[in-house]
Amino acid sequence: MIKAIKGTRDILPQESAVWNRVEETAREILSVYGFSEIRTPVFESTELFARGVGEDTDIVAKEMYTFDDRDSRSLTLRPEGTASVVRAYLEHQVHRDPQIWKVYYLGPMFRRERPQKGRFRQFHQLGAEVLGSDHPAIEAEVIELLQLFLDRIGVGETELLVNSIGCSRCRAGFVQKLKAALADKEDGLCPDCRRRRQSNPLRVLDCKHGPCQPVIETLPSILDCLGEPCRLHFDQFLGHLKRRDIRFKVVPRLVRGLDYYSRTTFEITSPGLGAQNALVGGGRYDGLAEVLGGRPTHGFGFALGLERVILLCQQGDSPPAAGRPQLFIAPLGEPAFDRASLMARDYRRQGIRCFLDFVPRSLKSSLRLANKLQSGHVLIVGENELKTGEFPLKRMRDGQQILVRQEDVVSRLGNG
RNA sequence: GUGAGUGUAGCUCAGUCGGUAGAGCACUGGAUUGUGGCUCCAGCGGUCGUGGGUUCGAUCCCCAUCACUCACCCCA
Repeated sequence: MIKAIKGTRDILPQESAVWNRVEETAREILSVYGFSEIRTPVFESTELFARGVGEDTDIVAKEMYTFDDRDSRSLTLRPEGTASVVRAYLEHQVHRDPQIWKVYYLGPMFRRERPQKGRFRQFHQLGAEVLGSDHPAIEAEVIELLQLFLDRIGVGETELLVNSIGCSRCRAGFVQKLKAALADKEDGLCPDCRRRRQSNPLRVLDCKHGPCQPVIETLPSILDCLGEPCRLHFDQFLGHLKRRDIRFKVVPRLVRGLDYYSRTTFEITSPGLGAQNALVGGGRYDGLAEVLGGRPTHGFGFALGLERVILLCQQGDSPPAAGRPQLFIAPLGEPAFDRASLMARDYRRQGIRCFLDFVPRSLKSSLRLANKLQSGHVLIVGENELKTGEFPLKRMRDGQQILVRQEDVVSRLGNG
C-alpha cells in the first residue's frame, strides 16, 4: 500500500476544524495590526535560500529539498518564508511605497530532518514581516500581537526569550573576543564545539551539552560587546516590552540558527512540547536585502510553527464538532429517495446543511445515523407522505415530532 | 546522519514458558413490520510489519529489513 512519505501527514476533517479556527484567529489579529497576506511560490531558485539563509546553516547545508528543473536550473522547496518575502519586496520595488510594508504568510515549508514530536519534513508556518522600519517599538508591537494570538487560541504557558546579537560590526568584534576566549578552553568542550570554535563561534554559546556549560559560563556576553547604537536599540526594545507588561527573559546565549539575523532576536517556547519546544522564532534582519542584491532595507519578523501550536490546543478542550447536519432526510424506498433528492436541493439552496444518504436504510438505522451525526432534525419521507404531502419532522433533541408541508420545513428548523 | 523503543482486528491494547490468537471501543443486524440515544443478544472483522534462519511445528526464539515513535543534532 502506498503511504504518505516520512515526515508528511494528512490533516483529516476532525483536525482541520482546529486548523481553520487557528488560521482564522491569526488572520483576524494580523489584519487588526495592519498586516496583509502575501502568497509566494513554494519553490524558488536554490540561490535565494543559499544566499538568504546562509551557506553555513544546517538548513542549507543538509536539509533542503533541492532538485534540478528540466532545464537543469536548480530549484528548492522553500525551507522558510523570510527570504521569499524580501525577494518579493525587492522584485516589486515596494520601497517606492512611502509606508512600511507589513505582510504575513501562511503555508507549508520543507526541511529534510529526522521527524520527531513537533517536527516534520513538510510543516506549516505562519510568518509576518515588517520591512522598512528599524524602530524598536515595532518589534515590541509584533511580540504583543503574538501574545494576543497565543492567548486567544489557548496554548497555555509560554516563555518569551529575547536577545540582541548586534549589528555586523558589533558581532565581528565579539566573535574575535570569543575566539580568543575559546583558544585555551579546548579541553572542556565537546567535539562539535571544538569544530565550531573556528567555523562559527557563536554557535558554541547555544550548545546544550552539559559538560560544555562551565566553559560557556565563562565566555564573554554579546550584550557587553554591543556598540552604542545597538545597545540603545536593545534598551529601547526592552522598554517597549515593559511598557506593555510583557514578561521576558534576556538570554545572551540565544543565537538564532539563520545567518541573516541582526540586533534583536527572540523566541517563544512552551513547556508542553517536548524537545522541540520553540513555538515562534524571529528577529531583525537588516542586512538580508543587501545579501540578496537589493538596496539596504530594514526588516523584522517571525515564524510560528502551526503544528506545534495546534499540538498545544488539542491538549486542552476537544475541538468543536464540525458541520453537524441541521436536517437529516430519511427516505423510505426509491420513489421517496427521488423526491427527497429534490427536497434536499431545495433546502440546500436556502443554506440549510442537509444530509441525504445514498444507501437504502431502514428508518431505524437512518435515525441511528442521524443521531450519531448529531443532526438537529430528521425529515421522514415515505410513501404515505408522498400521497398526503405532509412529512413528519422530528426534533432530535427531545423527540418531538410534527407534520409539515415541504415548503414549511425550513421555517420549523429553528436554530437546532 | 547517530541512538533507543515499538510493530497483533478500523482504533486502543492483552496474550501464547514455541502447538496458526482474545478483550474493549467501533461497525452490521435483531429485541420494536415506518421512529434515534440507554440496555441486552448475535454477527462481521487478523498473511500477528516484511523476508530469511532454528524447530516436527514460529505471532512468540535468532538474523536482516522496512515503518512508526521518542531523543541527539538543529529548528517552527
